[in-house]
Formats: sequence, C-alpha cells, structure tokens
Amino acid sequence: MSQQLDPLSLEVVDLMANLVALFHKEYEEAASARSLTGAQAKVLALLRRGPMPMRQIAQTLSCEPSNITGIVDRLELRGLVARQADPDDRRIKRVAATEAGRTASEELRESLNFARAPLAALEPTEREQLRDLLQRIVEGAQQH
Amino acid sequence: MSQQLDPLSLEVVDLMANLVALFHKEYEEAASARSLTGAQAKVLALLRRGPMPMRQIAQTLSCEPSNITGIVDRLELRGLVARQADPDDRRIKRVAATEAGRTASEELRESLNFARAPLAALEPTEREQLRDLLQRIVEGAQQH
DNA sequence: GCTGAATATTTGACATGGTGAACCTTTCTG
DNA sequence: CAGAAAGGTTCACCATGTCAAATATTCAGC
Repeated sequence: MSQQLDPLSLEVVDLMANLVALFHKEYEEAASARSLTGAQAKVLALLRRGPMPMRQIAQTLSCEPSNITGIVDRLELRGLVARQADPDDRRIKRVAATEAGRTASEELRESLNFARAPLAALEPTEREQLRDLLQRIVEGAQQH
Repeated sequence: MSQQLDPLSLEVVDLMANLVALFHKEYEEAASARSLTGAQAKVLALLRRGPMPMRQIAQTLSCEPSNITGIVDRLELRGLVARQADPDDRRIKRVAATEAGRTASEELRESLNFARAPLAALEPTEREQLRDLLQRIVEGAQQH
C-alpha cells in the first residue's frame, strides 16, 4: 500500500526533517525570549486572526480541549488573552487576544528570522520556484 | 539588524511553518502507533548511526543531559536501548540501540510517508530543484 | 414543553518532557 | 597529590499532553 520512495524523494524528506528541526528550535527560542512556551506562542498566533472557541483551538492544534484549558489559563493569568462569553451559545467561551497579547505575538513573529539569510541569498526566480514547489507539497500533504 | 523580509520570502517562511506543523503531527502519530513518544523516537533515530554518549545526545537534541537520562531510562526499560561502559573513559556511558530498538526505529522511518503522494506528483526535474533549493536553505540556516 | 442525547468546557489523576541545582565518580592539570 | 573540570544521575519543579468524569447548555424527537 505505501510504496518505497525513490532515493531522490527520500533525500527531500530528509532535508525537510532537518528543516523542521531547525525551525522548531528557533521557534522555541524566540518564544522563550518572551517568557512564552512554544504551545503558548502557537495559541497566541492562532488568535491573531480573531477570537476562537476553545474547541476550535484544540482542533486546529490537534490536541484535546482539556489541554487548551491549561494553556489559556496561563496566558490569561498574564493578561495576554481573555475568555469571552459567546452571545449565541452560552456553552462556548471565545478566547480573544488582548492588546498585549497581539503585540507579543506580532513581535515574536517579526523576531523569527528563520532562514532569512539563506532565503535572501536566492535569486528572485528561485524563491518563486521554491514557493510554488512548497505550495504544491503542503497542499498535497494536507489532504492526508 | 534584522531587515524586513520581502513578501515573497514571507510567503515561503509561512509555507515552511505549515510544512513543519504537518511533519510534526505525522511524526508524533507514527511514533505513537509504536507506543513511542516523539522524543523517544528521536533518540532512537539518532542511535541508528551507532552508540552515543548521553552528553552528545543532549547536545544534538539541544537539551539538558538530565533530560536524556529519563528518556533513555524509559527506552531501556522496554529493551530498545542499552547503556554500555566506555572502555577509555569510565565517566562516559554509551547508549546503544538493541536489535529491537533498531527494528522499531527502522519501521517507524519506513512508515513515515510524509508528503509521499505530493512528492510523487512532482516531475523528476522538479524534485531535483526542490532538493537543491532546500539543501541551500538548510545549509544556510544551520550556520546561524 | 419535556426528556434524553449531544456539545463545550472544566477538573483531576497521571505520564512525559523539559530546566536547573546539587551530588558522585572519574579524569585532567598544575 | 590537590583541586578543577567533565559525564551522569537525582531531585524538585513546572508545562504539555492524555483520558475519564462532572457540569452546564443546547438540540432533537415526541
């Protein structure tokens, strides 16, 4: 059912594994520099698009809702986030980033200069190639 | 000091963030299917190249040695790994994968069909392009 | 409208991952 | 040989993650 990958594809997968490790490390460090954990930073980043119910956060991050409770608790304690009642459904609590939360998340994003130098070293047409190829991979991988 | 990224590079970074999230999720699932955690799987994967001192494992994974103690403890309990004395320096304990450990790690690697379908959908020349571009990015990113 | 199923969140118990400090053993250095 | 340095472990502590149970609210069928 799952065929062997050709050597070239294996090489690409290994490179992506390296990329993942490097990205993950830099993300953790950037979060830590703002006294955030990676998980907290991820939730905060999600909320930049707007308030979101607990359950939806859990689904987006592929974890149990009970896990999100604790993370949001800690963010709320620090005033980076607030729980709001949903006017239409009183079971739902919408989590919204505060102004401080938005600022922190934005700063973190800007401080994250992952692969900045190597990207800058590419020719514009190469960057376009890379974007297009990555786009196809990501889209394909998202549908299982 | 850290200049703004051009929009195209930003797009690429966002795509890589997606890729990282997808990869991470699939890796955790593949490990979990073998009753391993992600961290345990990572250590086991490291040891496929040969035995390695605790400290070196910690350095490679960018964490504290005391953290590795627990992970290796749990792998050893399950017979996937063994601590060996180093003949030249009795302070050092070399961690070696057992036959079962190697098998488990190999199976996990083979079960990890990340991006298999989308990669197969690329033309051979496109795969080469992707490999070359990723190679340059990873190499560049590794040197800070 | 009432009853029971389903949904959103929280709580508690538990295992793991991670840090940092203190400690022991072994090795290195002056 | 004495003291510093290095490799591992232990301990205390907190964050992340799961699962099961509890609560509150909404929904569906009758």
